[in-house]
Amino acid sequence: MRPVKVQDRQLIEGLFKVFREKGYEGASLNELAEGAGLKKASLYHRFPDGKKEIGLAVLSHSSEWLKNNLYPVLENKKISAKERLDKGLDIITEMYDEGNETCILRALSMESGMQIFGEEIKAEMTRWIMHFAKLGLDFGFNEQEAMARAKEILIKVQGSLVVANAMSDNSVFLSTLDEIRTLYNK
Amino acid sequence: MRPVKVQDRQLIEGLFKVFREKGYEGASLNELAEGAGLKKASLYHRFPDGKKEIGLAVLSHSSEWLKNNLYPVLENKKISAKERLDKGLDIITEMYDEGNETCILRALSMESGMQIFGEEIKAEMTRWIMHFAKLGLDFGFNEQEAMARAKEILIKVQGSLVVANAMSDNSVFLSTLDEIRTLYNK
DNA sequence: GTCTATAGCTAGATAGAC
DNA sequence: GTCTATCTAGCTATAGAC
Repeated sequence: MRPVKVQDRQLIEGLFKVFREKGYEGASLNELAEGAGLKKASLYHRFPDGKKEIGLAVLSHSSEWLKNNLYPVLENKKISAKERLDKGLDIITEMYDEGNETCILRALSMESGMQIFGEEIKAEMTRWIMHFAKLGLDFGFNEQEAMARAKEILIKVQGSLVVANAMSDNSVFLSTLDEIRTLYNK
Repeated sequence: MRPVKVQDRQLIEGLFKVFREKGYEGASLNELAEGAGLKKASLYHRFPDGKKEIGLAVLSHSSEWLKNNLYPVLENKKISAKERLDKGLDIITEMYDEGNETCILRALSMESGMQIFGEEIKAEMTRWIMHFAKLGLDFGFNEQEAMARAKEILIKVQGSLVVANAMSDNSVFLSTLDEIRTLYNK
């Protein structure tokens, strides 16, 4: 057994970047291998089921990241709801490199990607909404209002990323997040 | 010269549907040909430059459609600004089949698509924003406010489509459009 | 203008040496 | 565990008959 050339974490982060940038169909195994710092055949050793398994691993990694980095901040009862929202939006801002990067869920959510990852993508969006809805309750909204506002945040983040990416103008993303903050200051 | 088997309009609409559903990389020429009702080689007769040219034709067709169907409604000075907004949102609702379909601009806007269609996609979003911004002026907003609200509409349409498509729940789209209407009723 | 047939290539995926 | 070399299938694109 040779020593691993690229550690799991570094490996998955390289793969993540390729999928996020190119989408599922757009990312070739050679590009994925290059992004990972390995040869194609070595990727198959790490992920015997190939491209699908790599995609699932990347989504799973993203899910873990949100679970460990974003969601806990939204639930940290030591600080006020407003502070939790602010810190959460800070993390989201950094996560998408201030609107210059796109979202992996969207990158993998065209037709063929949806057939493979549909459940995972839906589940992650559901979790995202539920966590923001819980935060909404702490803002004093009733359940219905909290859900509506949580969905609105996801919609605005995704929509502003679409527009910012397409127009190469990340100010669209930044000002949208600022506007979300303002909405919760009333 | 044989008679054309499929008229231009029908042809382009078949191609449009395939690109919208599968994305640029995800749509193969065989699938495009099937969607168009022609064989692959016949597609090359109509579009000598191949896939790129087909994509550009599809985008151009979409652009024409908006120019003829959505934008005039937003500018129809015979009816009130509020009525124009309502009718415009009705058209948008139908255009995306109540949130069950995705947007061609988004479908073609991943990495490889952006390299080919980046200018066209950006230009169409800019036109969209400008038309809604002009409508905003008629609502009595100043230029800055009108621009901000126009961008917000595009962001909400795109974002709610992303979420509705990914979660297979078009109510997200419908309620977002309803919310836009409400915002302009104050 | 449309078609069948096929070229030329690159995709995803494997075999087997080290 | 990683690599080079290779397989097969599918891709974009073209040639040429009708």
